[in-house]
Amino acid sequence: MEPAAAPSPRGAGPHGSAPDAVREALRAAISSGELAPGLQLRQDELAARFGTSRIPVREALRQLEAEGFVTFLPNRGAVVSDLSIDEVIELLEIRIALECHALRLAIPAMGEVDLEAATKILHAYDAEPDPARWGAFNWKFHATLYAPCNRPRLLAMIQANYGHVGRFTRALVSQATGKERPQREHYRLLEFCRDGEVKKAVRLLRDHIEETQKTLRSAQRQALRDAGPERPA
Amino acid sequence: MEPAAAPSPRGAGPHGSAPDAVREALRAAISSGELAPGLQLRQDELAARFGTSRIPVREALRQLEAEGFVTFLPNRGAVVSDLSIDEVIELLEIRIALECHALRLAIPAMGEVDLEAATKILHAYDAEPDPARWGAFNWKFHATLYAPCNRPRLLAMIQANYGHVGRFTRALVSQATGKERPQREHYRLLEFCRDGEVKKAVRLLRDHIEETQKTLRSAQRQALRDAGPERPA
DNA sequence: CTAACCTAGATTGTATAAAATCGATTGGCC
DNA sequence: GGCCAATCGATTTTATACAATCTAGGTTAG
Repeated sequence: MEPAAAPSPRGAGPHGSAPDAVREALRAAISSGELAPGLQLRQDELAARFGTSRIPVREALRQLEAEGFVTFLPNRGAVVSDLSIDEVIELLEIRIALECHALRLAIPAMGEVDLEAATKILHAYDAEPDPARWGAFNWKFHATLYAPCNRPRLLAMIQANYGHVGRFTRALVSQATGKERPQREHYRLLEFCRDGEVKKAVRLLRDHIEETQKTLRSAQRQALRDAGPERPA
Repeated sequence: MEPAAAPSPRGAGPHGSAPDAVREALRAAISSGELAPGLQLRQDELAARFGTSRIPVREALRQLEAEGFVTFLPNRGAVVSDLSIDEVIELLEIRIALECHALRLAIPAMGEVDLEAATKILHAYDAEPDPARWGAFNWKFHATLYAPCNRPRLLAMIQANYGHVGRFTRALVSQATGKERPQREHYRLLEFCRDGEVKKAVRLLRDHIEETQKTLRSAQRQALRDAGPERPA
């Protein structure tokens, strides 16, 4: 991605104030995996990158710290947060609780417009060959399903959860699972929504997310198997 | 209010770095209701209060913004966040999802030590006459129940939820509901946990939280009734 | 040849100070 | 007397500069 923003002679960036712009850009870069976990974020460099002083950068980093995207080491600055596999699995467990709840509330409130929008997203998903973009379609589909529940805070929490989990699951899931099976489940899920089958839809959604957990767990075992022989004692 | 903290000649405060200390103190003051919603937090005042410059204050405020405790108005600084009653009810709905999940996981993992700790808290709760401190006991009891689930991120989310909701429900619930009924439910909940009655415990917990929602809704109706006549047209 | 120490460089954390912005008050005008 | 406009004041926002801390490389003693 183009590293340098426009010089931006005076505030009034596309997002408003300077720290907000830095925060949005960094969050996007971290969520997408462009900035690897453990990477240290040097303030001078970011300040130069965005054409501001270090103070807006520091404020943006503090916000991202509160959101869990970066970690401040004492007197060593900020690094991109790293999560253990166990933590990611826990976040997926939380996702199950939040999204099943959202879906339960959303289904009775869905209209034909919502179902049609979701269908279009699935068709676009089908037509996308680049695995790097599957994550975005997956998010858009799920977000469209939950939106009718009309719970702003809940939807915000779900979105934050995606931002945290995505960068660890994206690569793994696309190559381990492919898109055939998730898509089949997506279409079934949509059918259940159309028919008002709340219980079946929720159960399918839970299984759908648990599948990701299983993929992670087997990847973990595989990693242990690969690394084990290298460290005998 | 004691205006000045100790001069604190050089860093090394009790919490570590300067922004952390400011953040903790402000969060506690906001959660406890000491700082009312809508109050604007002037940076130089806080800087003087904590004996630092305004930069650590700004960083602390930005973290609190990300946590949802303060809101930045463009070029007007930070104010203590205000939540509508609908938002608080939504947060309580989320609380139901998170805590029922935590409880379900915690009950099978509970030992005698956990049950005894919870019992002691309830007894101390019984002996406490000051309604201002009931909230703390309530939190300690629930936290003790959920702790055995061994899910750090989930517990952190539950705690954050308490921090947000508490300041709006504390006063209302203590005077509307008293502590007799909640305590009765607490003891029953504890019994269900001891007996491993997961389903019954979860249902009771849900009802317990929904009771708070109902109290809020009736308070809302009451407020509308009181304010209505004043604004005929 | 190894290991510990010490110096140099770089990076973060904080304070001070200037620039931009917004709200309020006061003066003028209709 | 009421309303609009411009200036004043206060506050946030950002930039510059300094002090403290940590990492890395080289040097010297063992």
